[in-house]
Amino acid sequence: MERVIAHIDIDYFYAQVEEVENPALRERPVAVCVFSGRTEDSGVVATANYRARELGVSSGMPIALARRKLEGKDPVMIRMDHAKYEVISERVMQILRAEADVLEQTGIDEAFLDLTKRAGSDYEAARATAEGVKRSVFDGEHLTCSVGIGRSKVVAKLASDKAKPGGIVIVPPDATMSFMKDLPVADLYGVGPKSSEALRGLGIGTIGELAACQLSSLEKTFGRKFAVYLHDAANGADADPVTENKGPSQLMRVITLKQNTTDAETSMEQLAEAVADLRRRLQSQNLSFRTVTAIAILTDLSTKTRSKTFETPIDDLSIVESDILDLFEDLSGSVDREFRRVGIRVSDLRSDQDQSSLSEFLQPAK
DNA sequence: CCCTCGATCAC
DNA sequence: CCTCATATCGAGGG
Repeated sequence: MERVIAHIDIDYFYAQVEEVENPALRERPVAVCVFSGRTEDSGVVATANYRARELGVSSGMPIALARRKLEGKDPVMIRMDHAKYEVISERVMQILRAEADVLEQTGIDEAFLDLTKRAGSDYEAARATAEGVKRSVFDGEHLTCSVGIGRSKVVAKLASDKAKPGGIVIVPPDATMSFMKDLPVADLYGVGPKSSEALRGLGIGTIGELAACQLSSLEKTFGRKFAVYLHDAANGADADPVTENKGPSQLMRVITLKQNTTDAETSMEQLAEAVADLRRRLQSQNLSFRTVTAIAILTDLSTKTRSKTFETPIDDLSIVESDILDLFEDLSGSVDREFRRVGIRVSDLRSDQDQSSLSEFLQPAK
């Protein structure tokens, strides 16, 4: 059965949320920023509205640079408020869930919807659904979004990209190749700077060229698994299903140090809040972990890690704080540069079943 | 098979 | 001037 997959992406999400909250911002360039706290303006832009984008501001740009570009343009630099966006995201996902056979959230502001059943594999019916989705998100949250529809996740995502901002792009199965063939390989999900460069080395610049390439000639450069993915993706034939989200398999927090250092104690002190936060998140989601990792991002922005795996799952992060200190000390001794940022990761997560209530369930108290 | 680590991607 | 979080892969060592 021909699948009908939609990808929904809320337009410039964080900045649009701020606009909805304060409509006067719509007339001005807005950049939602992650201030790292190192100096007044250190940090990056997370999202900018289109007015700011027209002036050259983009995601990931240093705040100081964005400020220069917006000088004299009545700019608004807003501190990112993740908790606020999370609440709104959840409400949007709730709205989307009602429109899909299966929903897979892939970011705070985007999701895949499998529409195969409700559209009966009919791409005209899918158009009606797409319009309905946009209307319900706008009616419910006053947010605009972009929708792409295609026969696979890769095609749907590509289509929503082309629909931005605020549009709908539908790619019926038989139009897949004509839609994709002239697009640069870098537009494909999963193909970043490194892979594009490697493909360019093979004389492959467009998705059409990639689609025409022998699988075997990709394997040498990319390994079996990624080669198969590239080949399928470029042919609009990736079979990856839309699946409901499962719980996370890792949680992490990274902070930027006030000053560069190699000192483990200093790192731990400044990580205290992050550790407490991770601890809360583990507790609230009822999760245990088996592996804890100390992360150091050095002054050259390279990453070094040291990890430790425990025999039995740990349900309280504070129990292993001394182990974390040890890991940072190990890192200190093994690097020749200072740390710029540090972080903690817990992985190999599992939800710890509440033993008491389980036994009560199996053997009710008399 | 398990563990560790770095790389890559993309949010 | 350079944030933060997640998933996945492959290599290398046991």
